[in-house]
Amino acid sequence: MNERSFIFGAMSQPQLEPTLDRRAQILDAALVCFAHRGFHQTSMHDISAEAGISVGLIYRYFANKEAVISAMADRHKNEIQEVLERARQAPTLLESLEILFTAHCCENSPKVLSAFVVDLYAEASRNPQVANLVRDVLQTSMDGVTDLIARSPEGKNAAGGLAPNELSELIFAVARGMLMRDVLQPQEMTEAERRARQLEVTRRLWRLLFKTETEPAYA
Amino acid sequence: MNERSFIFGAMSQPQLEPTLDRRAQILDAALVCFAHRGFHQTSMHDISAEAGISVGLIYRYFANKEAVISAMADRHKNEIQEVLERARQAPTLLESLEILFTAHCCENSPKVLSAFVVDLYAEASRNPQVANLVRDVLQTSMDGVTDLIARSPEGKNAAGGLAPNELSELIFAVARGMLMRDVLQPQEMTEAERRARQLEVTRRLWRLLFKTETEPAYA
Amino acid sequence: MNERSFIFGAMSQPQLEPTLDRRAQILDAALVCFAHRGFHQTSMHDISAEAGISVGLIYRYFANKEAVISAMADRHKNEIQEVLERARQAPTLLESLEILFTAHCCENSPKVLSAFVVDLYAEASRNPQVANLVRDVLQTSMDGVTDLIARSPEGKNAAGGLAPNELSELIFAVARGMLMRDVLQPQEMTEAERRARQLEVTRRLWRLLFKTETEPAYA
Amino acid sequence: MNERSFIFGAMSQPQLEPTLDRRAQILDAALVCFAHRGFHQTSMHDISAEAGISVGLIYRYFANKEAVISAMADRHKNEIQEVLERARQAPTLLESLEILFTAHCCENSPKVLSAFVVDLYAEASRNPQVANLVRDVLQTSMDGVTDLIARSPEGKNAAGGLAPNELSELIFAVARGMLMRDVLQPQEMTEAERRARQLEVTRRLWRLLFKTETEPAYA
DNA sequence: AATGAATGAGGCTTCATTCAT
DNA sequence: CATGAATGAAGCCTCATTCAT
Repeated sequence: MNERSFIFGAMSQPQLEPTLDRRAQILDAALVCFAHRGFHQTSMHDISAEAGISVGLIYRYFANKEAVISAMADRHKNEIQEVLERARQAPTLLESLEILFTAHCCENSPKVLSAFVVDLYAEASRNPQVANLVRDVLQTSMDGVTDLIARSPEGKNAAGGLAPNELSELIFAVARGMLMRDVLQPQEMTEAERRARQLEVTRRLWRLLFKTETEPAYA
Repeated sequence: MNERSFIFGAMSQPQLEPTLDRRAQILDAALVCFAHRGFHQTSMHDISAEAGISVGLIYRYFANKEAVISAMADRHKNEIQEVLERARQAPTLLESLEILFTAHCCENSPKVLSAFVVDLYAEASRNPQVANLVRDVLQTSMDGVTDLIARSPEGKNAAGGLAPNELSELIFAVARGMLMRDVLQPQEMTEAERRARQLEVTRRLWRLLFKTETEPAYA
Repeated sequence: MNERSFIFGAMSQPQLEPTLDRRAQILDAALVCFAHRGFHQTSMHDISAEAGISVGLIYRYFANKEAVISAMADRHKNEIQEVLERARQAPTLLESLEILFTAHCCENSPKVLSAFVVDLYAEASRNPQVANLVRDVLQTSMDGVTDLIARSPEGKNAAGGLAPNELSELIFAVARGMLMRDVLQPQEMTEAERRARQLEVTRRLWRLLFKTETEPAYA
Repeated sequence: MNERSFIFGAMSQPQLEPTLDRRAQILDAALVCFAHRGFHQTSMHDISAEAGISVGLIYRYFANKEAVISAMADRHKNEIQEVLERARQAPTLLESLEILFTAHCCENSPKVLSAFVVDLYAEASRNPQVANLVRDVLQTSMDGVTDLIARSPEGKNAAGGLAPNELSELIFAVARGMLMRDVLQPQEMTEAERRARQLEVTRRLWRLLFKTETEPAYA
């Protein structure tokens, strides 16, 4: 009921865009809170304070707290798919893997935070809706990587005679396992250090899986 | 140490045990609740109801809810160490790994449940006390496995030229990653099915890490 | 179940005395707790711990917590009457007043503690039974002092032409007022300092009330 | 300071006041409850019911129950200072004392209730923060009365050769003592009766302290 | 006589959600 | 669109009291 809504009241586009912005703003704030405190210890007030808006406003964009969590899971899905897309466009398989393994610690705006992801899995274990979402992300990603492997030259002749989908499964298990370990790291660790460690493991894994003994290992 | 305990000396053990039993009973109930609902959505009433006792009684054995969580983490630590001990006594490295990878889904009394462990890591990301405990468990376990590998014949000549501690790190990453995936599985999956899948991954990993190309792979 | 009750178990007098001892023991403990924490912030457990007995045992001697408070009030009444008796036997009026004004801070075993008395009045304002008791103590005491004044030489010719009962009323008002102030004193103040201050006020009051201007003031 | 407050500038006061009103409303309700039941037997529900609001709302204005008690003590301080101010403006010393001695029983809106004040002292004996507040009120008030006495004609030549601060100390002791006695009075006593009794004691005290023998006592 | 484990009602506090403005 | 005051259910925890031993 302020002048803004009076002036632009009839126009459709400004109504849509701010809505998306607001949702994003709220989700950004929620992510920070969720990563710091976990889903169920984060209050709606925490989120509103972090977003710099009022509590009531959140309810204009989300039906309830549950919906915020679901939306977060959904957005996480999209972000994982963006990472996958970038991985897909990398020139070599190793570089693809590097992108996948460092996605959660090296983004400019870190929208994939390990503590959040671990919480997401914990939530998935009781919330079937979240479970479906996470399972879906995982399956899509694994299929994508399976495909990457199948297309890459190294993938044809992998160690242990493993098929691309088996390799993909292993790679994702390691990625999840590293992420899980990440939450144990002291906060003092810098982004650069986290990234370095992730890269090291990635290369070690790559060497293991795709550098057959007959070829000399340069890396 | 008064005459009563002298006279009823033989009954003194039941005097001591009930306290330990109660704690165990409460922790058993808490584990069920925590695995189903997560730490922070489990109410003290939930635990007391699951244990079949009153709420107040929990507070005779634990200072507060936080203390129940810590005690759970502590008990988890001991149970992991028992698993590690069993793994250490297995005749071959492969069997050791099988024990490690199936500990959480195949126990007679399932005290290590994947949902609980994921929640434990989530909690560790915000509760330094829990983080220390979990880190400690992890380090001890990894050191144990590093040792196992170093002693085993396969360990000397592992794939990728990886050192025992690097192999151990990879193995535990995969184990954590599989556990994390486990929470996404539908509840309908039987213990046997979970176990089968874990064993399959274990063998695949073992083959990959320890079956060098020069030897023919039978498994 | 100790040897004493075993040996004297059948004898009637030891059965009675321990009961009185127990009650006294419990009330002693209760006083300490009440003075430190107040009636309603003191738990039965606090009392039992201070008395070095079990919680259940208190209920063998007192119907409930309320009964402990009432018994405390009742014992307070008796102790005040003992103080009054001692005051009555003092050689001079001044010494009588000194006994009255220092009763709460100078006992060997301090059974009349200012914080407890203030709490007792607070309780009296809502518990009619306690109010009756306290009123009764007060009336008896004031009557006693009125009598003391009437008998003493100074009392005949008091300042302001006040009657003995009016003087007594004033004296008790001052005594209560000083006691009330006492609870504000820092804990660091020693018994000796408290006593000294009380004596100073007592003498000042005595001089005021009973030293008429025509006589020279020696004290 | 946003445009809204610019546009509705005239309505900004009602925005501020409600908060103050709420606090006052809650404190008013708390006073009634505290006077009836004491601090620690008054539940937050009692206060909310007395105030006609929900329990949760209290927590928007006070951090916790302790904060309500502290705020009550603080408001008491201010009210005592207002009483002192009125006493200071009275034409004679006797009238000043009458105001001081009847403040707690004769107000139109009785915000200084004897039971509450006794509870406040009881609380002060254990809560250092409250103790400081009460001590502060007392000291300020006593200093004010010392000053009043020093300025008044009667004060120069008081009975017993007492200095103004000694007289003030005595006066406040009596006032506290009378207040303490007040809680013993049956509820049936009317305000007028309480007032009459307080006035009688005040005059008696005044006559005693300030009517020297040489002058004829008219009052 | 004595213990202390056990109960469960009740108190304090938080927080998701609503709604008047 | 936006605020934040208001609600009340629910969670954590304490404690008076009971009772089997």
